Amino acid sequence: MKEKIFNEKTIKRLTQYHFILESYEDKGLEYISSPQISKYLNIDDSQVRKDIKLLNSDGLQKKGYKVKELKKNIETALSFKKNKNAVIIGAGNLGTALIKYKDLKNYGLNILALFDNNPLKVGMKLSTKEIFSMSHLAEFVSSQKVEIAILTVPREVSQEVADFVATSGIKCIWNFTPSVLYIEDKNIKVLNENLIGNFLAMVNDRF
Amino acid sequence: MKEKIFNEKTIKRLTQYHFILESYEDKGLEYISSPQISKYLNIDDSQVRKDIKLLNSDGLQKKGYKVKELKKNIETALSFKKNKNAVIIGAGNLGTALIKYKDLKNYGLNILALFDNNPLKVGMKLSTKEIFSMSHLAEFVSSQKVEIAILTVPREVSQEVADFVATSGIKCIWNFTPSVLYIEDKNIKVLNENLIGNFLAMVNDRF
DNA sequence: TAGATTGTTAATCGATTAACAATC
DNA sequence: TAGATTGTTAATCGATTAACAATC
Repeated sequence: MKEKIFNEKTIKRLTQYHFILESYEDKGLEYISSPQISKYLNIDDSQVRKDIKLLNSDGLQKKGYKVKELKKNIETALSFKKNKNAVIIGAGNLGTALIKYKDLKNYGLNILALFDNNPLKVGMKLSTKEIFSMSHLAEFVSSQKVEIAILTVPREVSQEVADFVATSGIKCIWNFTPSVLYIEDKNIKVLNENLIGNFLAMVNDRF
Repeated sequence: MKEKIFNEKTIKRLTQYHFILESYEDKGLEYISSPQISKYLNIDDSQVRKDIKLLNSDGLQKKGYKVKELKKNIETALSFKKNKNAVIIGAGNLGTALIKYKDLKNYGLNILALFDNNPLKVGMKLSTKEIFSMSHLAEFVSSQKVEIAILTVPREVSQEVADFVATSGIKCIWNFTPSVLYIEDKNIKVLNENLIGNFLAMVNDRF
């Protein structure tokens, strides 16, 4: 249970190496080199070798790294296989999309249910996952050992809903609304997914 | 048309300042200070002042910045109001969610249509937006002046689809699939939205 | 061998934070 | 005034890149 903790940037890069390795595996390639990986991500090849060394993976001179082995090492290091239980707060379009987004499951995100305050939605099922009333959240979190709340409510109510969610016993809040949440309790980790900022950064030098 | 170009990190922060300003406006507050903004984002308050100075916004001693004015200045600097035409490639769950995600429109993303190769989907409409066959992409891109392709296809085909999309005249590809795209044409900007990496970075020190 | 690659240290670069005078 | 804040420069920190010996 005492795994090595990597810094955030390293984790994000390792995840992308894993994506690349998956495509190499699909193509039936046995080896991959650090310059090859670095070209996908526009980073230096020495960065790639450093990151990989953190996993205690070894490469082979002239060949590079074994695709299957490196892929497995990343999976172990980032514990893809360890299930992390989550619920979605807000059964709108985005919540509905995420519940059906099977790729997340492969990386350890185990979404158990949705929560919504709309009485017309409560009791319905979305691809085997039930929609519950918000009033049952705390009970569900403790009985099902839920650690992550994925927030997909309208922007206007995101802070208010987050304040409520923060009292439920959750460990992390993954915020998909265009807002920056402020949570008093510093034991709760907040990830403000800034899709709009990423988008604006992409287009800023093009328009 | 010759706007100042900000670096990517600055743009992402300014976008989040805008989110915070929106909530201040909702609450009817007239002023906001740099330490207040910095607490939302766990950054230094001098960073906030520097970013704001880039916009040529001025603050007031003892009070901070005028909420409405600063908000407007960010909007102008990042050209939220300038429409950027886009299409979604892949009319699955995520594509469907994004087409209905109205917040994006407020920040200048103007999604015109969806494209999919499934004959059962082609011709259908999703909230006023038509689903076209992929074979019509290049024609649509040039006639409608589309500059952004949002990729929401299955991971297995993402590179192959991206290669095809790259020939259509598009300027940017916003990749939502768990893959890292490699596009030869360096005039095309690729944004690999790394949701899974962000998620793994959030939970890594908690599990 | 020649050439390509790893592993690793040193150098550089850029981003963030600290500090503080000026101001109201 | 005292206290809070801006604006800005200098210092620090950390991340990235350069360089190269060792290796196959």
